[in-house]
Amino acid sequence: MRDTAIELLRQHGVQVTAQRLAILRVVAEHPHATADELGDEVRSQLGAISRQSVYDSLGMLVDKNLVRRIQPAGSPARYETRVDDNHHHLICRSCRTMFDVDCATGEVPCLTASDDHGFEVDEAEVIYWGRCPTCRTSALNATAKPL
Amino acid sequence: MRDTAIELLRQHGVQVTAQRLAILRVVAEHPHATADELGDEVRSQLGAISRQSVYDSLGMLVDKNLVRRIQPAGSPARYETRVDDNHHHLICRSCRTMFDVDCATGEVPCLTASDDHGFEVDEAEVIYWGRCPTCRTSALNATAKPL
DNA sequence: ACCAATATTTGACATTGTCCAAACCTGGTG
DNA sequence: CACCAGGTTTGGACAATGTCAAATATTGGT
Repeated sequence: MRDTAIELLRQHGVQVTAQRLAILRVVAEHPHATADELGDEVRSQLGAISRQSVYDSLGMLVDKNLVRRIQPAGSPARYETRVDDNHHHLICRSCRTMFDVDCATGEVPCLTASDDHGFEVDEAEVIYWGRCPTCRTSALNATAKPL
Repeated sequence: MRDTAIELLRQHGVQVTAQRLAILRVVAEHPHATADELGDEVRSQLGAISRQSVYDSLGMLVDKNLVRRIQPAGSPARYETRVDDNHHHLICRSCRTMFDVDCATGEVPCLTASDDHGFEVDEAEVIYWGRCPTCRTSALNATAKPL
């Protein structure tokens, strides 16, 4: 796994550094984590990494299509290693928990706009918004307000 | 139009203020504008409005479902008055221009997740990402870099 | 071991949005 | 019409997320 990560970076023509390997690893270990969470996790493993390096590494990985960035409304950007499989996301409006949802049609893009205005469309991003089981029940019990 | 806006606010049980009317008006006049752009526009019409009032008014209007908030990745939130018609958006990766796209199926939500994880899903948000005609041609001519 | 290119760090800064308390309006009542 | 309670607006500070730029350090090839 370590070796393949090194290979992966070499194949994409970028230098191999401890920071990049660590970021790649923690993104795989913690799907849907934010940049700050990933930085904290790397820090607990490596000892230190600058915030800028977290952003630089993630940016490079996203550019090379080794990592996918998701930016749901009202959340900082989140990252995952599931790439090129065209899956979607299901997010709770209350607690922002995020689940992967496989694409029903399986093609990329899995939907076509009814009128593409001359665009060259490369992705149809789908986010299902709702309320997770936990928040549904706690809302009923405690009359909690939506977020 | 002015009167109906006043009616609209009254019907929703909120006070009618110059700021709210102005925000409602400029959102209708400038679909897909950001909070700051809307604030500037109101300022040029009313003379002044605080940033906080722009956010408060927009927040209230979104809560009352009189205005819809869209938060695409890499952009500040944008607002529009087309509400409850379940349309989607087509956004250019280069210039962030946004177009409305009618929903192909017409139902709300217009898609169902393949596995809803027990969620109560109320919306399927769809964003088509691509490159608009202008950016496509200028990219060819000028070897412009993507954003 | 050395060197040029690339990465990382550090600190400042930009943008978007929120919190709070004081001043101000709105709309209902006497 | 004047008054008042409660909702609104304002101004200033602050928080979170992300970016820029210059100095330093590391990588990988020779």
